[in-house]
Amino acid sequence: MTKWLSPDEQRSWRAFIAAWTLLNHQLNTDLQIQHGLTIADYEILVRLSETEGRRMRMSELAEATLASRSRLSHQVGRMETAGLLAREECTEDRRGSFAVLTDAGWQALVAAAPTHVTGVRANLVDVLSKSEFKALGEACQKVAASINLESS
Amino acid sequence: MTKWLSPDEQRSWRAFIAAWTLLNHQLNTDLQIQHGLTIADYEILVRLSETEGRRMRMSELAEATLASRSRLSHQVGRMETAGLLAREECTEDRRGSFAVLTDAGWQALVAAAPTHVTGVRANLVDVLSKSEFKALGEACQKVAASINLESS
DNA sequence: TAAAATTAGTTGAATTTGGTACTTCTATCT
DNA sequence: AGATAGAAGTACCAAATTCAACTAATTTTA
Repeated sequence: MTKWLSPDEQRSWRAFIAAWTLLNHQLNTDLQIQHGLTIADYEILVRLSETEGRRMRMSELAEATLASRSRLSHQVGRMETAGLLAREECTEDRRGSFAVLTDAGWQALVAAAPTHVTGVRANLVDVLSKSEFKALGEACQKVAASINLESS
Repeated sequence: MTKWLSPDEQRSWRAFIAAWTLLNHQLNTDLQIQHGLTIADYEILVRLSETEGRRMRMSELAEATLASRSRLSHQVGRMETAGLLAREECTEDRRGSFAVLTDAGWQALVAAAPTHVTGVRANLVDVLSKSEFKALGEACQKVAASINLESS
């Protein structure tokens, strides 16, 4: 027998959906309008910028950004066309390839980062008290970790 | 000058993204495999089922599900083709139209609801303590409310 | 009341995404 | 070594989403 959600649980669940959807949409349009980037683009730029040599294997990058391999492949292709990224083949494992940040990609990230971070603060971090935000983060870590465990 | 995110804030923010992305993906594939529905389908069925006469104006429905008008229009079109919904014209405002739940749509919802709710419990509600989940909900309500205010 | 502005909703083309099959290379097993 | 299984990526195709333009009805305003 299914145990249904109580009205309170229902409300919390819908709030979660709404918060994510609205926030994502907001941040995305900010980036899009001001810098011509999507959030997906931005996250890839960020991940690459954090690594040694500003490069990552495709599958690492897919995992880091929670994207399917297929999607990442398309995405990197587009960003390559846009000049933000380059592909490099991997010599140790000749099946593999790297996505590498170009100078233009780095510039784009540097330009876009303030917009993005400001948006995250204005619409998420600063809307909550320190402890509320911390609680949100901890709950989300549990949820994400639990789903990850399950699927492995 | 941009105030960057601290490592802790960064972690919380990424956890939020991860939790939502993984959860959504999980719930979506469950529904898809077991009932041939997407989450978007499901949410529309739910919203309609909650109203008097199981019908809603397109724009109400778009707002409730946080979808663009265009997207909703396509979506309803697909669901109409699938027999889950019907469109009815609105006599008070002849520009408008209603999306109405069909019997088949209702049946589909009844069949899918246990799958969905079980998934939400297993991957979200039951992973957290009561107070953690409550805190998550409240934080999200604040965030969603704040973004909604801004845009009006 | 005629014209202009707004609102509801749809449409079609272009973009993005997701699933799966495939190619190529690496690792394992006997 | 040869055969087989598995992994990395891409390519292709179908489905979903966005964007902009459009129709039609309503509301505003002058």
